[in-house]
Amino acid sequence: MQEARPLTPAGRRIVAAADELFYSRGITAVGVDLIAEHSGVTKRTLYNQFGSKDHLVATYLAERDHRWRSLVQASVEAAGTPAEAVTAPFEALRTWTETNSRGCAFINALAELPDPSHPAHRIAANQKLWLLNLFQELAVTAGCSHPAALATQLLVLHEGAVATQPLSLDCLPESAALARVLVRSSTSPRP
Amino acid sequence: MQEARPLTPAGRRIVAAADELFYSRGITAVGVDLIAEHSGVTKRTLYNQFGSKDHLVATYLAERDHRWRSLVQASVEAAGTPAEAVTAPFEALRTWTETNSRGCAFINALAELPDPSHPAHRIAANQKLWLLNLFQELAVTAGCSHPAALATQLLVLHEGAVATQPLSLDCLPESAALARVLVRSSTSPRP
DNA sequence: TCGCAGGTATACTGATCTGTGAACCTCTTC
DNA sequence: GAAGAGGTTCACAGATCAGTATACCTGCGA
Repeated sequence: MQEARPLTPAGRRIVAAADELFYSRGITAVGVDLIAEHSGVTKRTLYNQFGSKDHLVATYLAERDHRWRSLVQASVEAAGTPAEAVTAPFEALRTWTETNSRGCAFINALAELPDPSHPAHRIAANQKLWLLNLFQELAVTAGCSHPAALATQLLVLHEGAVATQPLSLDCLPESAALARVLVRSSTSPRP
Repeated sequence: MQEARPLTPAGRRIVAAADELFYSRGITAVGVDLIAEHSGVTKRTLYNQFGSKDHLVATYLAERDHRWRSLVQASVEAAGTPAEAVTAPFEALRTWTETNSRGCAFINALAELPDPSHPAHRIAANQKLWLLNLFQELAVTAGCSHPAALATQLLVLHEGAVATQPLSLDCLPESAALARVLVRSSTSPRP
């Protein structure tokens, strides 16, 4: 149970290397030896800090989740109006994908780790639920009609844009544009 | 170069076992020994038929792509009106996900095989491009305005519904409903 | 009857993977 | 100056992986 303890400097370097390697090459394809080498650390230190590869994978996903949520929160707070705040996550996604072009790390992780008891499943499901609830809360604040249905639609548009990203079809602009239209027509159904 | 030669009975059993195992457990996590065992075949036969695991993976994806396209085509042809034909792939998806509940096999494969020269990338990209073009052709036939933009929107909705599927959020109905609304408002902009 | 394609049976190579053991080093803190 | 936390070094266990070697079997068509 290393999760309560804050990470040591070596632990932080390990997570940083794991983040880059797991995301860019896949979890199963990257061995702990490679992560240890890239973080300038001994494999022994890696196991002293994380206990197992599965635990390191969970830490990698949790850290990524934290970074993503911070970016979305900042984007929401920077929005000018409540209506703009509803589609702010699409702005965050545009920034995010500039440096993360291999799709959703959580969806990718679930593809490689089908065991539902793996901690990755809980983290991934929580991340999507968090975004769904955020969409709904923002829709309520903006006075949208049918906020629950709208939130589901926005989540699907968001995930669709992320999922198609590795295919270089450039769907994000169209997806964000449709999201804004949906919010607009939901706040003023009869203009 | 085994692709031109039709598959032998043992070859078909191997592909069937690979389809089930690769999709449900992940490509990297499933070894060729397991596939040989599940198809009641020797590993030697597997290598005589496919030459390498990478080639078997490519065959698995190509066969899955073929099955999926056939289902979509049938759904399109069964549609009553040109407008209903545009959203027919969402009907096909509903049938498809009844027995394929671990998301998109192609997106999942790309997550595990980051090497862009792997044949899986070409097959996955072609599959999404085929669907995008199909949406556009159907939109043109149905007389939709801005068929290219509409096709991109429908693809995003489609991929979003598939991507969120392993999370059990049940987004497909809302996604399909929005798709129908988009097509309707695109065929008759001012009712 | 001959040859051959498709397939079986089994053992094996060499690489790679996660994870451990044991001894040692170095800095900080009490 | 003693103790302990954080880290290193390096060897190693045990499993699993992709892919190969060799010899054999069987049904079928020329």
